[in-house]
Amino acid sequence: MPDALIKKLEHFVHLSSNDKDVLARAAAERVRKLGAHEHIVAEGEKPKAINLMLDGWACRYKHLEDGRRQIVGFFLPGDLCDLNVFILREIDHSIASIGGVTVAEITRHAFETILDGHARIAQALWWDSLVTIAIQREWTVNLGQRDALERVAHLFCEIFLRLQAAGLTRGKSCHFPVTQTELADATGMSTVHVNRTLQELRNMRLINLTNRMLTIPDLPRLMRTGLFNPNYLHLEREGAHLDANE
Amino acid sequence: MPDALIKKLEHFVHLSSNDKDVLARAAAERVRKLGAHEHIVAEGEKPKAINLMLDGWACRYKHLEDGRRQIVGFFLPGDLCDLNVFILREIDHSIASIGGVTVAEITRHAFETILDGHARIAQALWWDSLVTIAIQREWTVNLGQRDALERVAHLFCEIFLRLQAAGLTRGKSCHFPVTQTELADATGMSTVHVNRTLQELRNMRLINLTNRMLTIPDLPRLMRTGLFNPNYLHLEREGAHLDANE
DNA sequence: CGCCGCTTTGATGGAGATCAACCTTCGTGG
DNA sequence: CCACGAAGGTTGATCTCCATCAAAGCGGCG
Repeated sequence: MPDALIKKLEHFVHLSSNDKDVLARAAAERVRKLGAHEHIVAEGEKPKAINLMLDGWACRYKHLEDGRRQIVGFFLPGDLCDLNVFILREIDHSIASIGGVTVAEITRHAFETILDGHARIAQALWWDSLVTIAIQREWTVNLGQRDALERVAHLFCEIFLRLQAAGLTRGKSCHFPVTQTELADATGMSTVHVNRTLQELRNMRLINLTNRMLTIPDLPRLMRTGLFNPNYLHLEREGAHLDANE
Repeated sequence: MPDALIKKLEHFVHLSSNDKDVLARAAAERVRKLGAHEHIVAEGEKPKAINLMLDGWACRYKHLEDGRRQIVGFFLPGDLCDLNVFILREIDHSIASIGGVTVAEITRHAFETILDGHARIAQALWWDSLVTIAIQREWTVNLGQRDALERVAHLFCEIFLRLQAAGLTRGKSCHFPVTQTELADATGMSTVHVNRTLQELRNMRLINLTNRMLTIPDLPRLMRTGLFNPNYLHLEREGAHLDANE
């Protein structure tokens, strides 16, 4: 079931079949299905369990008091929400589904058991959270320095590569269920300008986006347009020295 | 020596005197002094040691290929750089001193010994890194949603509260060694507009900034101006149930 | 003194916000 | 089966915040 997670982690280190079993069992304990635009985690809550995305997309966001909203990250299948978060008394942001989603809840206890008993998984999960942090930094750069066209291009590159790492692309295409309003909240732009920027990207033959399906005919070119450097995703098997030998 | 770190961590949990000794010894092992604008960590390097800021400020930043620079965070005394980072093969950003700094290097081994042998310290350090991540998210919000005035106001609030938590403020004032150029790189604004925004904040009697000294006459009002909500700093002793009883 | 890093000021231009419609698609119920 | 409404997408006109360009103050220090 947690194929996307396993596939992603194997960009860091090869897991043993036992490792994979352990993850599969943890992800099967308690599975929830949610509709579109439901809260997975709400600001102010006490952390309860770790959520693993099995299917569908979600986003993490924060509201300002006057209603402005910033999406600060997307959760794709295989992504985990906030490993260590039990330490905090109160969550400072919200996580909501975008379309319908399937989520596995992993209890604190189950999670700690895995970390204690399976060093290779533990390392892989720490790697994953370091990458999550690096992504957050890159979003900061994206909003601070890139103009509209670069910003949207960069976001497409990031998401495509992350989906690819999780085995969720087909050739040059992938599912892309995000509305223009949500893109606006993620890029700090107005919906109107997101719309115009998408048109520009289409006119430049950099993307094809229709019916929630994204196609990137020439990824290297899109990467150049967005000044995208994939190093922060750390997908080059940086944990290879820890590989399971089977 | 690592008073700022200890003081900060005690906003989460009260440490025992033994805990404090352990931290003090780790921070005294290898101490480096650097001048202004020197690299503490450079992009592309292999992670070597964990750096603890003892004195002075630093910043984490990323460059785009065309030279644009975004500062994605400030390091203040008591701050640690990237706990778990040994897992990665290559650092994806740079860290540079702002003025002169004193830094303690903590080896991977020394660090892991502490984590294994001192659960309370380990929890406090995880808390600290969760807060660091929350700060990164808030920077994303800041750049995505707030206008120039709000953005600078928000940054001042954040830094003042972080310094206060580390015991580095005096009444309503604190040291503030950041140039307007660096403020521009941190807020994604031009230096010219930073300058004008500072003037506006001064005219509104919200700040007083001269000779690298910042005074905030009415912090609650500055917080309102910057739509600042301190919850993401998690300073409310959220680990009190783990306090040392002495 | 004279230079360098930093700050300040004025003038101009542009990227993107805002406002206000209108259109398309699709699910729902009469 | 079509009417209707809601959600998402598109377009045009206008405005504004902030970038950019250019130059001038201003300490501080070798």
